[in-house]
Amino acid sequence: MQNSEAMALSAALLAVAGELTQRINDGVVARGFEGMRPAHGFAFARLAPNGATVTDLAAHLGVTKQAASQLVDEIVRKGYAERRPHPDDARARLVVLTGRGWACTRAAEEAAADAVRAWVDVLGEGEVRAMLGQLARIAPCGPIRPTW
Amino acid sequence: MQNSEAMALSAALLAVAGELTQRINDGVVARGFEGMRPAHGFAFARLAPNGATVTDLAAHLGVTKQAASQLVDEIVRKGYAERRPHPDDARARLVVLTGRGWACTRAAEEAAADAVRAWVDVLGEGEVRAMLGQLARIAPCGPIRPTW
DNA sequence: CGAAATGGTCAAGCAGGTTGACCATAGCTT
DNA sequence: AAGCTATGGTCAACCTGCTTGACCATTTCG
Repeated sequence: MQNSEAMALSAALLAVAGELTQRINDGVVARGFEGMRPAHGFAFARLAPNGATVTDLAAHLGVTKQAASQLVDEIVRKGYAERRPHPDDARARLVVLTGRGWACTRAAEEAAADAVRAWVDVLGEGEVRAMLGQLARIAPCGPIRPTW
Repeated sequence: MQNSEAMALSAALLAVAGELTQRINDGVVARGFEGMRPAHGFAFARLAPNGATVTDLAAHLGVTKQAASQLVDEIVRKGYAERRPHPDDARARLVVLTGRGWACTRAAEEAAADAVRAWVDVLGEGEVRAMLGQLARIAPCGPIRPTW
């Protein structure tokens, strides 16, 4: 495979990823969750199952724990999450989503589904599902790094 | 297609895009082009063919022209580009890549090819090429927005 | 028990972006 | 040709998100 093809693939992938991010965020905001940024969505993805500590979150986002702590301050102040004492470790604090945080997460899922539906209209459901399979096999396990 | 599938697809796509960005940038730096950030790569992609004005670049990157001008200052200072008078418009200045700028662009292509090769090892060339075709059909035409 | 490691926060600084103001040149309308 | 408006570009001030560095509380291990 030629360098130019690799570059074309990279450009297309990054363009699609950028637009997807934009669409999800726009969709979330349009559903009434103002002041949300894409980084919040990545945080929610980590918090959603069972909550997480600030340090966990920092590792997941690929930033310092101070930055993660600031981000938690923000989503707590806006009512999307709260800090609870950690059941097993008196040093740590477990950050969990509030009801509003869950609602926002569902809004993000809906927005993502809308964006994907647009792809299904162009490619058909089979190809989109195939793409999911392919991407899942090459997706890294490490931290989600929105670093660009 | 369910919301959860759409979310999984989105997460995989963003994870792959994030890692690709990281790998390309690391590869560029490893090839001797220090101090480069992913945003520079997006700028080079626009400058490469025939140069561009600061305003063009700003539209392409989705930032203000002041921000684009600062970025041009930086790549000029580092020797990757230069500002030349615009042939048709005395107000405008055409930003073009220098030899070093072209070398950096080629390094980025090589790094991208390395990253794609890793995918070919997992998926096979056919599926990677199929992915290119699919992505090309859903890629937006608007500005590349690394906004997240 | 005491030393080192870990979870978390506070404070200061930096980097990259934004808004606002401004100048020079183009282009259009008379 | 004259004048108004639009466009390309830069300078300056500010804002936001993240980093580094210092520090305290608690846990873990020798």
